[in-house]
Amino acid sequence: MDDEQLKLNNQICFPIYSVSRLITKAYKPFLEEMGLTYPQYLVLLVLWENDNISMNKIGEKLLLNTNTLSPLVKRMEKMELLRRKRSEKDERSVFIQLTEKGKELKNKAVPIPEKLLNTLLTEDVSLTEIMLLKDTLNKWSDILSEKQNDK
Amino acid sequence: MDDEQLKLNNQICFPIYSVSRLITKAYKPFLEEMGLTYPQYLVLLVLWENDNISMNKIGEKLLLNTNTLSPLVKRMEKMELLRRKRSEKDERSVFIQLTEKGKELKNKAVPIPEKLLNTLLTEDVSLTEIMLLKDTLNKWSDILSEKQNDK
DNA sequence: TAAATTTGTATCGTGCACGATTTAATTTTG
DNA sequence: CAAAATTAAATCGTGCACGATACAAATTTA
Repeated sequence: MDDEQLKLNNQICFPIYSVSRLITKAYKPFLEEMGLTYPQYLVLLVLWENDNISMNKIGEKLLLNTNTLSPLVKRMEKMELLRRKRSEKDERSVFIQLTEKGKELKNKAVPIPEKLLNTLLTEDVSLTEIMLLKDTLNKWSDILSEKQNDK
Repeated sequence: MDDEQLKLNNQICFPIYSVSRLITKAYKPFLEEMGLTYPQYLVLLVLWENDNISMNKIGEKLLLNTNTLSPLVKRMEKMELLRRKRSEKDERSVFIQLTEKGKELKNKAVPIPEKLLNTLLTEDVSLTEIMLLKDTLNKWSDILSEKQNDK
């Protein structure tokens, strides 16, 4: 049977899935110091860049639905990193504001991207390669998310 | 503050995480016909290539620990896709064997890789680019998993 | 060979992901 | 305007991921 394509090493899907988990794991020691999980860190990245935005917008940026985001953000509210406030203009919307604690955590986060970059950089992986991969994946992300929205 | 690096679009981690989820989602319609989840499909890929191997080996190939794999495989046993058998040589080991049903599912799976490839291929994404990405990620996977095992 | 260590698997608890459904507020339409 | 449709969140159920822990079988070591 012509099943070359079914071999694990020939799959495109599998290395993306693995590397995604491996990179999340590489973040873990840095995030643990801040008491954060990786998805929580992503939410903070969004808020540090753009405070006081709706659940909707956060989900749009992270490509997460509210059934993932809602409990995630509630846990972060319990950790006092942010506050949830229902909009007065449109009572359906909930806006998320960073607390002082949430804002201050940014200082601890500043060195993380460089630390992670150093984990990735080896004699076999150049900065050029990392940047190329980033651009390629960003393009793929755009294409795939658009395709899945249309349909 | 020098926080350019903390912006979502400058992160290397985020597009990998997103694309991984988007690709899993792209598989969904094909896998649903077979009643499989994506990780279950991965386990079958391993077994189709190499039947009757230990939990250990499966986890090694998929980079999954037993705390993920154990319940996953048990669900697949309930679906009658495979059988678990404790080794007689070494009673600690559990070997996994495909059932007829599990073996036959391979026929349904054969066209999937090509279907997925067609989902990815657009005027903006060439086969060359896909293959390049695959190779890069496989290299990264090797480097990262080795690094995390050492430490 | 008995004690200590290693190895292979399983279990527990927590936190995502995500399809499906629900609820309430707003907007559109007849 | 009232009914219908749309929109924003939340909730529910299932299935991963994974750190921590447990446990029994096998191997190593004293």
